[in-house]
Amino acid sequence: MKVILIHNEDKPSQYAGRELKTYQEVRLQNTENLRKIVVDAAAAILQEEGPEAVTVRKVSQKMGCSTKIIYSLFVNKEGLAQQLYLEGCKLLAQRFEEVSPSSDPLQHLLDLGEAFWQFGQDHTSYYKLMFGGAFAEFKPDAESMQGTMTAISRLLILISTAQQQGQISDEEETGTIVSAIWASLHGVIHLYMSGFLGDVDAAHTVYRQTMVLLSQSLFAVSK
Amino acid sequence: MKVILIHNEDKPSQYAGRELKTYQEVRLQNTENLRKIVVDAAAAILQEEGPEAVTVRKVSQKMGCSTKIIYSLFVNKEGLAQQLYLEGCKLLAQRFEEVSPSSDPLQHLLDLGEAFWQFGQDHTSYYKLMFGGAFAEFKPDAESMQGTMTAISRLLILISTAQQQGQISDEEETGTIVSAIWASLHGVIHLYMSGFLGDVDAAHTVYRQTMVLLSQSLFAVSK
DNA sequence: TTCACATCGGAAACAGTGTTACCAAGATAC
DNA sequence: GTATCTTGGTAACACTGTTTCCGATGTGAA
Repeated sequence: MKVILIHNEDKPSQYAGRELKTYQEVRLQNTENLRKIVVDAAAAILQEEGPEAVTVRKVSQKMGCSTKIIYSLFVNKEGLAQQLYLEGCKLLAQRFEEVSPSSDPLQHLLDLGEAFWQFGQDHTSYYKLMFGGAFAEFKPDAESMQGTMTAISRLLILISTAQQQGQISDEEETGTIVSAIWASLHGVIHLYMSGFLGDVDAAHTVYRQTMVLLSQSLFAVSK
Repeated sequence: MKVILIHNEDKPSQYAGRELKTYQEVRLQNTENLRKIVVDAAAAILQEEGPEAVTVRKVSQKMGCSTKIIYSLFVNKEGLAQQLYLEGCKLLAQRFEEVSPSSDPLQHLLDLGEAFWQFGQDHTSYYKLMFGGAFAEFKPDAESMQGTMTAISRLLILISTAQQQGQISDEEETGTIVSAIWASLHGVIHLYMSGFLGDVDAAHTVYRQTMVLLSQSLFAVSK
């Protein structure tokens, strides 16, 4: 896929018609388009060849332009990585949305947990980029954290509701519990991806065991 | 620290005296000494400047020799990383050894968990090298897994004993439970080190919460 | 002791990486 | 139409892991 970059491709039509008028606005809009094209190209490489294959040269090569573009649009590689991170957040949120909420909050928790595992399996490259430290330099900024929180909001709501209804103790802060669940499940996925837990079946068993241990403890008060 | 490399430094004395006799044996012994010196130099850089500072050039520079040495002794950088991994295992095992076993297995579990957290805090560079994916290429081989198992053997023994004494359900395999605990605690540490859990106090709170959730569930049958 | 052989390690190069300086070409504004 | 200013491609820089080449050095036999 080669993309020919024409900065002012649709300038005439925009000048002719709508609300976009000033040069700055047009340039900004096209910059935004450009950013999207670059992110898409990077995302394609990420999914096809893995995180370590996402190099500035390779992305620009796929676009048919020089590396300068990426630095003009994203400051540095980390800036591009942040956009990919946000893309991953969308995919994760989408995966959570597909989980139909069970009337039983415990079952709902198990379903969300399983969805998180499946996300890791289906989008390994994204997972490694986001949480696996594939880009060692990458630290989530405010926007990234926002995207993360949006993605796992389903989990937050579930725990918060269960606390309000007395199914989970409200002695601990909701955020602390959510973080504990998230981190625990992440730990299994990360250790598996690092090669410490054997094959996928063994790892999945450990994962389910972790979910059971956590949920048993959380919902113990209701029994 | 400059190290002058003399391959046959102590050859005469060895020829004069003890059990080491053939050329091959002497060479092997000195190769072993050399390996140790290189690993020590790499470990020093690791602890002083972090995992990303451990480059082949830097290590050889610290030794005052060329990069060739490292490739002669360890095949490639990953080979050196494996040795550093085993060094980290020793430190971790040592940290676990310092935990005085409590008569209460639940307390013992909490103490071991806390020791694991402290290891991550005190030896952050080692932790990142071992479990943080600081060297993306690094996958544990058989020897590394052996070292890991030795390190966490205390945890294995604790769970196994508790199962035999009926304090923990023996429906699940011991290995699965140990992996679940290990992975969960690792997840909190890793997410914290990646910048997802805020400052150290917030992360430690999540860590303790995770330990409480897991241990509550594990020791629930005894109540 | 001397000479052929094997080994060992240092210098330099190779193929990558992220990043930046420079400069020509083009678009913008008057 | 011209002056200005932005834009992006080329080539370089400073790194990385790794390999190739070759001289020096140690080894074993005559």
